[in-house]
Amino acid sequence: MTRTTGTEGRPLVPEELSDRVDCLLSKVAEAVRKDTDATFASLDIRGAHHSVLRMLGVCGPLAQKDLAARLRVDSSTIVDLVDQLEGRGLAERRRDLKDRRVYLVELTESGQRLLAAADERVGGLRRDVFAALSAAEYEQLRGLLDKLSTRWTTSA
Amino acid sequence: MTRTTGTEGRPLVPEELSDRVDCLLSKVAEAVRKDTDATFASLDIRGAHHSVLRMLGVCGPLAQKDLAARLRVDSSTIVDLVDQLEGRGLAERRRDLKDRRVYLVELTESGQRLLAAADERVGGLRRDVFAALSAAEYEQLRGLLDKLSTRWTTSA
DNA sequence: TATTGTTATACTCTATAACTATA
DNA sequence: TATAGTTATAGAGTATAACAATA
Repeated sequence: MTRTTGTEGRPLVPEELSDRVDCLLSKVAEAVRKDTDATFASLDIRGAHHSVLRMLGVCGPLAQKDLAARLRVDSSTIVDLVDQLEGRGLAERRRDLKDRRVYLVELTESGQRLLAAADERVGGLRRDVFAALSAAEYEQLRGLLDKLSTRWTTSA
Repeated sequence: MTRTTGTEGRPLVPEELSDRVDCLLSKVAEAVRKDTDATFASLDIRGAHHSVLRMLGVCGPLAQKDLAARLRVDSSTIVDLVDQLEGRGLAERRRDLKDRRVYLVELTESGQRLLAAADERVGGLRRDVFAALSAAEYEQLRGLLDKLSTRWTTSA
């Protein structure tokens, strides 16, 4: 006798929780994050690293505090990420001569090359991970999430 | 001289990463999860606990493995949640007489009452956390996430 | 004093591997 | 051998608090 496993109910979030959109949101977000990390994996970085590389590439040398504020993460989170990038020679810390408490972080040439390579894969995310959505639906999703996000947007 | 912090750029995800919808998705999902936990906090449970209570309330006594499969989480994740619910007298484990490897988990009367109280707060989530979205937009979001989720849906 | 960066800690979510009791 | 449950560990995300160096 085979016990019923309950696995046949296929939706990512079970019908019993269909009124809990937060569940659907977190399950989808987690799955997307993993696929995103997989997209960058052959470059030996994760999505979070690409975010840092991109920010440094666009906004030039930044203090870690600025980097954290711009990426909307805690300063302590940045330390590990920059450690990892620096360990691989993709970014460098150097003292700010005007304020020696500050470490300015900037991309190395190697980091700039990796950023360019990583940027090329972003299109793949749209194509593969979000393949189920048409262009219009994709923009709809972005718009809805953006609208929703105003609730937690820094007002200062 | 005041250093530029970069905090004035208010969107939850910075413009430099506007092509990374996965970032927006995970930031929003995390924020929603916290607000959801806050919604249930006065009942001294988190959203995850409500999910378990609901599943037990709707599907009756379940083996932990079934519970895990239905909630789409790992069996090891269930252990802690059931431990916590059992510790508060909201659920009980009892041996399955037909297969003594199995613990059947079921709600206590206290658990049923708490489930009812928690269910009443779900509407508040829709009203408060998703306040920025109209009814139509809310359903649109649900539909888009659902469409997207088919990518990771268990096909077996 | 206040700020930058660092470290340690903690708490969420997730899952894998190894162990036990049982089948 | 295979399965149910448990435990330990680990990796992703988040953040807070304390500390050294510097302003």
